[in-house]
Amino acid sequence: MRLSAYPIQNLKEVPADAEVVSHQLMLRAGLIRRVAGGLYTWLPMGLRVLRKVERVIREEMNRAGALEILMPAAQPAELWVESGRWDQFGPELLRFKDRHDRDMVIGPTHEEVVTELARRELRSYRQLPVNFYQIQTKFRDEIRPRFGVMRAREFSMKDAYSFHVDEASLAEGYRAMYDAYTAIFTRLGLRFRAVHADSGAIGGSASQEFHVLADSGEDAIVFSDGDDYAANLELAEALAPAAPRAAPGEAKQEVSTPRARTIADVSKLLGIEPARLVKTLVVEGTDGGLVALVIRGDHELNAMKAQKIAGVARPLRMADAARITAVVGCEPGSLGPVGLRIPVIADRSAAAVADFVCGANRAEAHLTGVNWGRDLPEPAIADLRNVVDGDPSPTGRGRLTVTRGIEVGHIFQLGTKYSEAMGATVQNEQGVSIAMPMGCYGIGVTRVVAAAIEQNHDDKGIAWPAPLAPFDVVLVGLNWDKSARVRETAEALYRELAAAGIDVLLDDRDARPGVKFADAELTGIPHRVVVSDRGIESGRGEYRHRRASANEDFPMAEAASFIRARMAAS
RNA sequence: CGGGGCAUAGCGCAGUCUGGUAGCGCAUCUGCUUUGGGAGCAGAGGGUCGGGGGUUCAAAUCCCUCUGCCCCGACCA
Repeated sequence: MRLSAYPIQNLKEVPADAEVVSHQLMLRAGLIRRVAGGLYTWLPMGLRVLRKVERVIREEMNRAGALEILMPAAQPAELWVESGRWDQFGPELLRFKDRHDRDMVIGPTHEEVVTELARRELRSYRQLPVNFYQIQTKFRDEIRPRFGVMRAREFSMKDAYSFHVDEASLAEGYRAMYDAYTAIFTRLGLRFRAVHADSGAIGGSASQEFHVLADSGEDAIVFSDGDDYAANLELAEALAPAAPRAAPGEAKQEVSTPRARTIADVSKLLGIEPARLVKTLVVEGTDGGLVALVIRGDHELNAMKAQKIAGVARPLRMADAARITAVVGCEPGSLGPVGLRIPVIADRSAAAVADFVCGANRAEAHLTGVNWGRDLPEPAIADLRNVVDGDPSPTGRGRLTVTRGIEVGHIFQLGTKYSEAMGATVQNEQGVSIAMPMGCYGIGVTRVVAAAIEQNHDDKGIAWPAPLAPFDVVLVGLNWDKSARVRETAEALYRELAAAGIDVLLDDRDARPGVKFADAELTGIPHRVVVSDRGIESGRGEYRHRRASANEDFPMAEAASFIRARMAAS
């Protein structure tokens, strides 16, 4: 491609409404343009990147034996009624009526359609296992689209669905997808981790998320330095405290704590570290009552874990202050487990503290020297908290680290939820009709592009991993309009590289060198070659990798082989 | 959907408090000069000041209302 014939301009200034770097750089480097909230047009430069991601995904999916199909974005509501999701899905599902007044949806995902395909086409276990995938546009009417393409309403996703005769085959298919995903993100040159995830309401036995590691990531992920334990924060557990609780050493005592409501206030006032404090969170229960959850002062409640506990309302709802005052008789800031008349569930580490400090259930007062079993009944014990850096791994080997990630892939063992609801059955070897266990496997294709930028940029712009770059090489001709030698040399090299199958961008604009260099860096093309009068006179070309800080020169006569060698080396 | 902020040229912003016929930088167009790190000079084009309503002799500016966008909280690739 020639830049002189390319109409999209790079932006010198950062658009005001873009918050995260990937969004800013995608706008500045002309990869995307916003059409409306959460809706984007992909410009030529951006689309090239998207296509490169897709190509790697296709190759690895095909290698894993998956079969590519293409399902419609618009889907009839009947399928969603059949699966039960017409009612389960919230406003995120975009619904509309066609001209015949039939209910329709724009697919946020394709379990229904693919299961409908499977029940028509698959009759015998001999046709199994099978994995259908597509790369297609999804629509989710997100409450708050943000971060550009990272959380858009319309986005491109690779979704795959596998069908099996039994759970063992499903586990095998799942494993194959795990391997395929690992190959895909490795080939794309991204630093990533697979972590165990909550399989949530969808059910099924296993689920893992693939995260691109980036400090700006929205998700917290946890891994161990002692083995390969890795999970997202929602699911991650720490090893339960093993040592028996210390014997009570102090007498229970009420102390005045005026104006101290938060853990930090109380800790500072009493000179006691937050780990010896206990905080009491009151949530709504399933029977319309309230439940008290007790965790250590230095820990945070994990909503996903809490709402799994019998008697706790799902989804988790914090009781409002008025309700707490009515039932307990004090403000939320003064709550403590002593003398509470609602069920008390303590986190494992909160239950392991002796001589702790807690609210007195009276305004401006706390209790010190409190001990489970002596001053109040032993609590029910559960895992209620988020793990923190340094917690022991649940496997007993190593310590946990919490880090940030961007979720770009998710693999699931779905089980028979959809195949049962929709009657997708086959006859097994015994001639018995069984609902097919299913797996589903997604990659956010457009999100991969944004995540790659989050992970690979500097103050000058994007620094694409080679497999994602829109072009492999940018040829920068200096003094283009004046120097016939530069034009001839650059054009010849351009044709030679293009003929060799290299994606090469020719900067043949009549622009000053600074402009061309700045644009090359912003766009993030890995290899840059400068053609100038100065170089031509000495028979040398000038080369620089996007991540390098110095130039390198090479004999112009061997330009093509030199560039190919540099490409192979990076 | 709750809380906060913003809306003025393609982009970034000033002007709004204190009403008086719309401005700066970048980008664009023309000419000349310049050409190894986002050039200089001279000139030019480009605006229903987000929409609607109101107050006023007069509204970007004051009032009401609607819409859109961004940020912070519950969903997900």
